[in-house]
Amino acid sequence: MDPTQFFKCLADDTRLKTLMLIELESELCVCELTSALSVSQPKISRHLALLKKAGVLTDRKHRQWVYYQINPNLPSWAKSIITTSTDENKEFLENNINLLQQMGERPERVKACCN
Amino acid sequence: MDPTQFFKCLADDTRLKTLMLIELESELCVCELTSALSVSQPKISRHLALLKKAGVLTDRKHRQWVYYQINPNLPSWAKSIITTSTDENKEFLENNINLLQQMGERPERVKACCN
DNA sequence: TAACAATATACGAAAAAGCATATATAATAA
DNA sequence: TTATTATATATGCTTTTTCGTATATTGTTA
Repeated sequence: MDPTQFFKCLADDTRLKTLMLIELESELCVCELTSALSVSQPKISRHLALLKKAGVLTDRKHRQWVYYQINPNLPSWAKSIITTSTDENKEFLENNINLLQQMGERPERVKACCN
Repeated sequence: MDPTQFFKCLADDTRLKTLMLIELESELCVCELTSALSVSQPKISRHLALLKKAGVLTDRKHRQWVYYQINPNLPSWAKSIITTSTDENKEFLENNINLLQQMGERPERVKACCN
């Protein structure tokens, strides 16, 4: 993981908040991110594709949803940067967490056992 | 310090290496960075001005040189991100550290007592 | 099968970032 | 004072990034 490329992934409001929300929630699907961030579906999809291509996120499909999570193989320094900035900037996400909680009809979480 | 703005500061090769080198050396002047990074003087100056404006670096002038250092008032999460990424990516800087050490006529370090 | 819902991708336009070159400023040396 | 060295800034150009809109794809439901 090239450090400059990694930081480019974090250097956009949509992408940074996406990563922080996923860090907090373990995983989120595209429609949940669309609600939490108040952005269009193609916009979030494009950013998710970029983060996946860079190796920062991985995805899994279940029924009609695609769930994204932090790549478990991310180098530990990169992982710890995401953790630190999330933990120490809660107010940065306050509004987005509210939007996520207010969202109706969130897809049921189906755990790994049922994939 | 806005998290997105902070990461934008790190999302460029010249700026990231500048910050890492300063982190390692405590402070560096413009001409040292020009040598270590093999970039033009206006280029490094522009990036330094940006980092200073964002509050990531501070400078002090002594004789004809301007020395830049990490802003001591940087929030601790931001400071720790610079530290972590520097410590865990030494190979990223290898070539630049060599260039710095090979540089002739580096200005004598004059400590705070003599400012 | 047809209609629908969730997600992904393509395309062109707009905005932002980065750069080289020329020039300005400020301190020092002659 | 003039010349020199270190650094900063302005300008115009090029490249990169971001985005809205339209459309494609895939799984689900009727």
